[in-house]
Amino acid sequence: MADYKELADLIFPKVKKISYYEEKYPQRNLKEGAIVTRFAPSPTGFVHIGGLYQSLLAKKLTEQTEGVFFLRIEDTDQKREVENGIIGIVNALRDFVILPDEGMISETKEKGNYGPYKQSLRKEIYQAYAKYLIEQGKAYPCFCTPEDLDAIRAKQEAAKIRPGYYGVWAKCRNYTVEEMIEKIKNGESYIIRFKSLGREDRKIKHHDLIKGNIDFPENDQDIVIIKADGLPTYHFAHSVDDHLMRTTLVIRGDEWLSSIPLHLQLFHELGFKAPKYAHIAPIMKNDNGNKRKLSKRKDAEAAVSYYEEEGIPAEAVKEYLLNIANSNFENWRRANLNKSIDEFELQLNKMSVSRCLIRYDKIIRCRKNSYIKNDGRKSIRGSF
RNA sequence: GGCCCGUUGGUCAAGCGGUUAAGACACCGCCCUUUCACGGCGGAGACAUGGGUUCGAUUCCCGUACGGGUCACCA
Repeated sequence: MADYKELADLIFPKVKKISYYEEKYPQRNLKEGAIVTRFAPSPTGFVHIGGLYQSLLAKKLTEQTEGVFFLRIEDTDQKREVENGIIGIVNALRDFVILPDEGMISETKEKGNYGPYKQSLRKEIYQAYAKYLIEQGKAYPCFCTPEDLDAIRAKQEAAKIRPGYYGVWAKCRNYTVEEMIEKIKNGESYIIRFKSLGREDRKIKHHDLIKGNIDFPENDQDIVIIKADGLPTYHFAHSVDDHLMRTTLVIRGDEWLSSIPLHLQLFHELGFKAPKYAHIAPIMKNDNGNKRKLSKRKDAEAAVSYYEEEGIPAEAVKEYLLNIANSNFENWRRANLNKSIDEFELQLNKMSVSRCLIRYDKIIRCRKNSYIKNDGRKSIRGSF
């Protein structure tokens, strides 16, 4: 009688035991309350103002608590990757003086003891953890083809029921270990799915540092954790990386909020302590009276490079961003005209839960302030 | 459609059970200034909506409307 161990060894014969990684990346020895957080972009194009916003918040929070801010490159989707994507990100952070303590420092180089900081270089680490899940029967190979998945979806839509790979629809989870092994030996292609024990009719509680308390139904989807190319999906990479890199706080856009049940479940089933989360409202743009997210394609001002081209100094952009983050920054600035923004204390619980519109006149105001701070109340003509 | 989030003046926003509902930018008027994306004074302008709970709701609860997010071998 074959068991999960045999299946796991067949799928990932060469990977290390997870204990190796647990020892290699020990708990960080930081002072009480120190925040470890990161900026984790995909190298898919120019750096978005929203990404800069996130890194600014992350950087300030780690400075305030004597923690660690690192840069991790999430390049698990080779299809979307662009050339020189990493260096663009590194340079943007350098231009805005939001310097990571660890992580990528060029297209190929990095610093820090918790690397590699580029996900495509961590393949065997993810596989080690996927193997660990398979050994416990918490993950399994799925042999469904894209066509099978389309067919399932079509049926679900026709029946007007919730789409996805779960419960009775997750047919590959019901194969016996022998059947799975046989299929693999026959050369059938497969991916690895997480086997969810969650139930949609039960609730989980989440306390978000920005959004507050939110209840969600449990996750019951058997999501893909390792794709056909052997790389992990975002969800799996997030749990493995933020655990091994000893992240204590995840700051990300609120479009991720709905995957909280999954992420919390993944951390739990892997035996990890989940980090705290702060889901920030993205910066919006007024488009004919409607609010919409700043788009990489349509809006020049979405790119951080735009501001320099317009003659707006990095310092002013940061002032504006801080203004959006904590509305009391405005009063602080007025009372402390000559101080550096480094001295302002950012508070996550003062961040707005709803989305705000980007305002050029306000950015310009910040430009003026940053000028005044440096040169006193003089004429600003010809300054820029 | 299911799940989740949001809605205070034009915009960004304080307030979170009893307030004349702050402030900032924009706007209007006046003053200052030979010019400035400067400064000063004043002005107009808001709690999406219907029900509760309460002595009293912008604040708490439920519904409605509107906006947004998410339901991929993308992140």
